[in-house]
Amino acid sequence: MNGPPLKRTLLTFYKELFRHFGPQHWWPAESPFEMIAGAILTQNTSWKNVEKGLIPLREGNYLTPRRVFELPESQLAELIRPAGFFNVKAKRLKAMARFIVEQYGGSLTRMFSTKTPLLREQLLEVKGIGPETADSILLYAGNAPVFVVDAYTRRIFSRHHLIQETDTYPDIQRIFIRHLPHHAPLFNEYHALIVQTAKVYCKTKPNCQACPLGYLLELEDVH
DNA sequence: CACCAGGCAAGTA
DNA sequence: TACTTGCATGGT
Repeated sequence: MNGPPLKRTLLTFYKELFRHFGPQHWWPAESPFEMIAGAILTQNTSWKNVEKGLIPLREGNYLTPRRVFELPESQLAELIRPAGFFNVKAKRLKAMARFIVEQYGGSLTRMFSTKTPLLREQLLEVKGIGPETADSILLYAGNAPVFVVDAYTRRIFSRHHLIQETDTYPDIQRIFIRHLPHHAPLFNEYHALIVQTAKVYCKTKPNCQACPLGYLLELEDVH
């Protein structure tokens, strides 16, 4: 009935995925603020389209909190158009830039010197920053040991019966944080590997045969 | 043609 | 509290 302890299982999953895929080099951004912009643009959007929205921002040298804060919303929306949801995302980018400028004088160094739990609460107050975006920013731009939960994490780990379908975001996050070493590079790589795994093996039709975790799924299903 | 993508906020009951 | 819906482009 009970498999090996969760602590070991979660590390086994990580090792298998890393062995199969290798390092993912997340987050692909040239600066912390570009990473933050990407985190907003990628909400329910493929990374391919996010890149297309980031290019005009990069080429126009708009990727600082102050520049985005000062950019008219309609103009910002046009620049990021290929990323989809461009009107809401323009609002969200502006809200985030405004937060950084007004609360931290436009300095991400100062922002990330704030204690992680407090900064997380502050980020969640910003319209357009939800749990996943906040945690992505903390982990990938702030290098804080925070585990990012997404739809793929749910899909994969519930399939393996390691979490419940009804588990909420904080439930799932607690499970990972409680059972893994609090090490930012590990959390960084783990989340990236989960996304990569889902992209390749869990699309419309799951391919558990070819998945590096496929054999683990069979073991779990034996109960 | 349908369906999905590295979510979130606002509205409804 | 627990669902639902709008947001929008681009790839498969």
